[in-house]
Amino acid sequence: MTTTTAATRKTEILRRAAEIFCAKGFHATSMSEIADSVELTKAGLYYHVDGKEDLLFSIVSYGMDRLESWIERARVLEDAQERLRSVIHDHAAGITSDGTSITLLVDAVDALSPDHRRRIRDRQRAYVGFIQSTLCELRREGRLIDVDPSVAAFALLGSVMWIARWYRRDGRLSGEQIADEITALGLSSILKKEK
Amino acid sequence: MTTTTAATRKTEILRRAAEIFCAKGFHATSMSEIADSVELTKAGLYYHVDGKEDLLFSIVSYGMDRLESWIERARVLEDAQERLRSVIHDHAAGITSDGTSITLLVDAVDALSPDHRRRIRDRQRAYVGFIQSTLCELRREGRLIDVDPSVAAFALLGSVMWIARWYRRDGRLSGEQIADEITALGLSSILKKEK
DNA sequence: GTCTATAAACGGATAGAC
DNA sequence: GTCTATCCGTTTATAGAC
Repeated sequence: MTTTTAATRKTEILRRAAEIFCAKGFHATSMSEIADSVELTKAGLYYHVDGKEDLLFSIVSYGMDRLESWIERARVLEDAQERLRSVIHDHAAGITSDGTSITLLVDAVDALSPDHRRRIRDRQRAYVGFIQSTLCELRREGRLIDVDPSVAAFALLGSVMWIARWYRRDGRLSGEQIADEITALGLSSILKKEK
Repeated sequence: MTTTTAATRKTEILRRAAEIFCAKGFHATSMSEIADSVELTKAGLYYHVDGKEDLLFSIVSYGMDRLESWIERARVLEDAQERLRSVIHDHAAGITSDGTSITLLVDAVDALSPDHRRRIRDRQRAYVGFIQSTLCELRREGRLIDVDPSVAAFALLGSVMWIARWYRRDGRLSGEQIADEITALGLSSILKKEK
């Protein structure tokens, strides 16, 4: 029971910290603010976490876990186009349902220690690599327009990642609708026209 | 002659500050670092600038000047598709030739004072509005695929803005090549297929 | 215009009581 | 587990000499 309480306490801290880091930026956020948001003093917070950088590393590691879970879901699909559709859609929908850890994965990696930064960057490269190799497979099948697969992968990623910058939960379109539109636009951008 | 020297000095400070803000983040950069990079003491630097926030505001205002100059170049074109092509291409090429002020426009607006932030956000909204209204014009002409123009505008912007995150000056492709590819992908994503 | 020196506040982090 | 109190480095910014 004690462990359960401790586990949820830690999770709550990570969740709140992610929100504040995301809203104000990592360096602009103080440990006192995070402590306040979970109704602890600064010293009380330090009982639960090793430090500010440790807090960030936990958050972005969780963000990478999410990205990789979407790759795993896509990997089992036989058709390259469907793999791409799956991962883009899950990524887009994942940002609208909770964009904090994914956004920090982009905005705050520079604040990590060299060792932690390298470990995250390696996982990020593998993620981009999955999309690139899927595009290469589409090209071998003659379904890709005449475009550099590497640039196309970054263009797709940019349109998806950018969602975190403009999406509002109280907006006109639901997260699912936005994910569908972004996925359709992404596929439309790279595929040869059907006759 | 004195004024000329002062003007270029200020410009040099803004240029260096933009580079360091961009590389390390606004809050992670100290005024001492900026002073060092232009071979001044901290106190010497304060003779030229009013403060750190003032420095950032000057930089992002210049970034908006650049964005708006590309709108002005596009505005004179009669064909909506060509207007879109022009602004996307100029924006993409502008990031590869110097992405610092544009990147800070995205990453550091939150660090501005409320008044300065509002002024920048207003100009940003007008920029997005130009792209959205161009897409609406394409839709009226029946050339747009079935997609929400607002989402499409953000998807285009995301793929362009993201360039700053992966472009390397010593990379395989030139800035101009990347701008061409990103523009082609962007137009391909939103336009109805030709027969 | 540029310097040395310093003010004043804030940051992350820890000691030790309870 | 959580607190009060505190250490100590760093930060933005300024005063005043040259």
